[in-house]
Amino acid sequence: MPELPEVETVVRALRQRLLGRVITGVRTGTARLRRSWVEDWQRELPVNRKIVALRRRGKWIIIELTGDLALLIHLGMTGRLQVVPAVQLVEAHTHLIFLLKPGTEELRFRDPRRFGAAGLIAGRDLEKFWENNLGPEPFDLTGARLFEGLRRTRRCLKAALLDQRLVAGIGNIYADEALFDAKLNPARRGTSLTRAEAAQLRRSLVKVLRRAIEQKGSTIRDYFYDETGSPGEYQNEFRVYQRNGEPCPRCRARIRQVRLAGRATHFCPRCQLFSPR
DNA sequence: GGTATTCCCTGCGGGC
DNA sequence: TGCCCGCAGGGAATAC
Repeated sequence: MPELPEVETVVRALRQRLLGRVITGVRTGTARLRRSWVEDWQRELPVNRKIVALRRRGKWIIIELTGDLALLIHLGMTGRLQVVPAVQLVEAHTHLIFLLKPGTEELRFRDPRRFGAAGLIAGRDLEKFWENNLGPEPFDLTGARLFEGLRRTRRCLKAALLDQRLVAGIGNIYADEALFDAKLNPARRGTSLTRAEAAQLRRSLVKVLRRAIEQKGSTIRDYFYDETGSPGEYQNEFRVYQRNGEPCPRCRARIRQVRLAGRATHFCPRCQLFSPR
């Protein structure tokens, strides 16, 4: 569930607490993350590397270390990355614990559903990794590029937006919210969009994501809390997501929920009219 | 090669 | 009260 705004929120908070500190060791939990390409963390993570940068790319968190090494973390659906006192009880489903100096704190990665990922990569290989796995950031995406990407696929808009190679960082919530904002039906084929509609979709993506970042992301059930343990606020501004049966905030028609691309999809059947060319 | 579907995984809520 | 079942979803694997 953590999508671009939630990951950005985590990175901003962690940056203040991690920059300049040194990772002096690592401990692992018993259950393996399903998507981790590191076999033996104790052996593969060199100790005493300083954290020199923290940033986000799509839904990935990048912790850059001295010596051209980066720690990559994906929160999956229930992943949580927190700096806590070393004496604090280690919760169940904690997969990785990084020991930090100076101080007596640890960076812990917990992920009950294990949809997350963690690994190490040489800094010089990062760009190749992004090229193979991710499209542009929504804020760098142009309407023209989105149009070109969509016109090449017969998939519906919902499925296309969830494809991280088309645009990075979008998940189920923000795909629904952006399509509503752009007045586009999620079931429409990518090939059916006009240039103007693609440009509007890009503007809506940026608008929705910027606002969600301002609100420190969305917290549904207890899937996401920021690094300090506080929930996001954007769920209070959802216009269609999880509002099945409620009146559309634009036209008062009832919001509908269908299943598209294997995901619950929410839209207004009146103002997101299915109207391909 | 492109697209659709299934599966992984755990906690929660609803129904009985 | 306690048990069972369905649902949630990111991305890889599999099927078509």
